[in-house]
Amino acid sequence: MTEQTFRIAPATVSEGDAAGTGKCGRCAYRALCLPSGLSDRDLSLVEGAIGCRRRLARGDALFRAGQPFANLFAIRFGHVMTCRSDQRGERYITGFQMAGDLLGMDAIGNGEHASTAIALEDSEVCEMPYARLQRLMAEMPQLMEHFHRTMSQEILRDQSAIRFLGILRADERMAGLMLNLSARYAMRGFSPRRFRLRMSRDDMGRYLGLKMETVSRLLAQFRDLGLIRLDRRELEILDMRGLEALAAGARTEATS
Amino acid sequence: MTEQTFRIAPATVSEGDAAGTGKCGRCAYRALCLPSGLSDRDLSLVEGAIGCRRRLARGDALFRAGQPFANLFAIRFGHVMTCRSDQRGERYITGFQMAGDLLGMDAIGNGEHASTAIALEDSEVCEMPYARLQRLMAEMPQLMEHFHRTMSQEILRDQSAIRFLGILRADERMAGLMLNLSARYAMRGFSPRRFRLRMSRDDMGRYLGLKMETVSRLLAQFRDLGLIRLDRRELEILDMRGLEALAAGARTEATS
DNA sequence: CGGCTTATTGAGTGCGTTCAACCGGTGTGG
DNA sequence: CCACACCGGTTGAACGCACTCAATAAGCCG
Repeated sequence: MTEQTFRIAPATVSEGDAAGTGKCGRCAYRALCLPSGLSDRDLSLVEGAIGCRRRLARGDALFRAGQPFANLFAIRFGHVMTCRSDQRGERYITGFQMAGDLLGMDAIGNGEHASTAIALEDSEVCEMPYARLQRLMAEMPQLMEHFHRTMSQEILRDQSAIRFLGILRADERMAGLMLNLSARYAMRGFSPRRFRLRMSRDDMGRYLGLKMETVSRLLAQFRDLGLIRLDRRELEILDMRGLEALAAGARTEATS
Repeated sequence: MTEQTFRIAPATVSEGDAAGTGKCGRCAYRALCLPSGLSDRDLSLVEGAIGCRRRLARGDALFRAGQPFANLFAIRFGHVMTCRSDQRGERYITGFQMAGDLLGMDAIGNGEHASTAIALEDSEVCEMPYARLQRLMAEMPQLMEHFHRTMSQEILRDQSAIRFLGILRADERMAGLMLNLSARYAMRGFSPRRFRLRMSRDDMGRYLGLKMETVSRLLAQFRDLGLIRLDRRELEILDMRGLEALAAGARTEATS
């Protein structure tokens, strides 16, 4: 999850915009869901295939592991996380999603959702019936190609997570997460230096393969090193270079 | 990578069979690459889209990270592993592939291969030009659907790896790998109890997020517990239940 | 044979965990 | 209104798992 190379126009949009308009053609995150250079006719075809929008309150489940798969979802605004539990009931988090991100692709393979998607705050999603999407893709090769790319990028993201967990130290993982979120906010036109952590320390830990206590200690350490300022969940990155150096493997003497 | 739920007919094939025939219709691993219930006409269309076959000697690279993406590959026989390196040059292995497995899907997103595929022994693959495949999918919804499922399963596999690395102890990961290989050989009609480990201890370590020394110690421990018999790379599983118990979290007193 | 790669085993260290106490904000009921 | 509990988070002390460093062994190939 280190890099996320969606090429979205660096729009400076407020959260309200994306939700309000109702048509894909005007959606700020169109570049994520749809291929570029779609004709007006194709665009309206796609709009016709999109189902209803769904609002989620904080804590609501968009779908749960084991439920039959029918729809893909695109986040219009808000934040969602996807998590899974193994046999023992041990929970782990496979990703944090924000506006423009797609959800549900891991369910196509077996026809049922493998993970549970929980809203981290009040959010809204586009519901896209997969069957309809499929029919559309057969007619619109561009759309099919775009969809394949999106799935492939999901694979890349998961493989990056494997690197995270497999070979990085705890502080490198933590720095990597901060930078990942920062970059994704930047791509969406928000500040890469100041943002709110929507997830709990425990959620971060379950994502990074660390215990909550370790997450807390690392954040305190980053604060003491002057890398970040942190008030509850409000984060400000003070030394981006320093964080990058840390994520790249520099030891504690990393002030760049 | 715990579960791998390809539903392949439990054919009892020798390795020679798959390679010899030359037509998809007769390939023992057809159920992996192609949707079931394809008409003869569709089948020959698919066969026409498949490019040449390529032989790999042990150690050869099928493709390397950074190379432009053009083809997907299906393994006809042999074993391949996919690995990546991060900025520092730290290598990690994202998967071990065997006959019937598909390679290259992580390259669709960015148009270039993200990982390097190395043959672990002399192998042969089908080269499938992605562009042709795409055109075919537009005409054959079944094929498209099958392809989506395959990609989705790759996502599931990677997410299982995240669990592996994120929340499992070293011995649980090791046991999980043994069982994963075992199950995959069983699906292909080979013995689930006796098989050859095609990869080095170091490769296993880079896959499991462990050091080679740890892998070696764990294998010795499994041997001493009577779970396996091991002669160089020849593995025999003596106590499947015990291994499963270990993978499920039982502590050392796991003899089931 | 010597030189190489791959694997095994030992001893000691350190990172992240575990267990536990404590803190601060928020909500709730008396 | 305060007392209380509760949840999320912080911090401390000690433990243990997997790593590091290092020596040795076992195949393999020239």
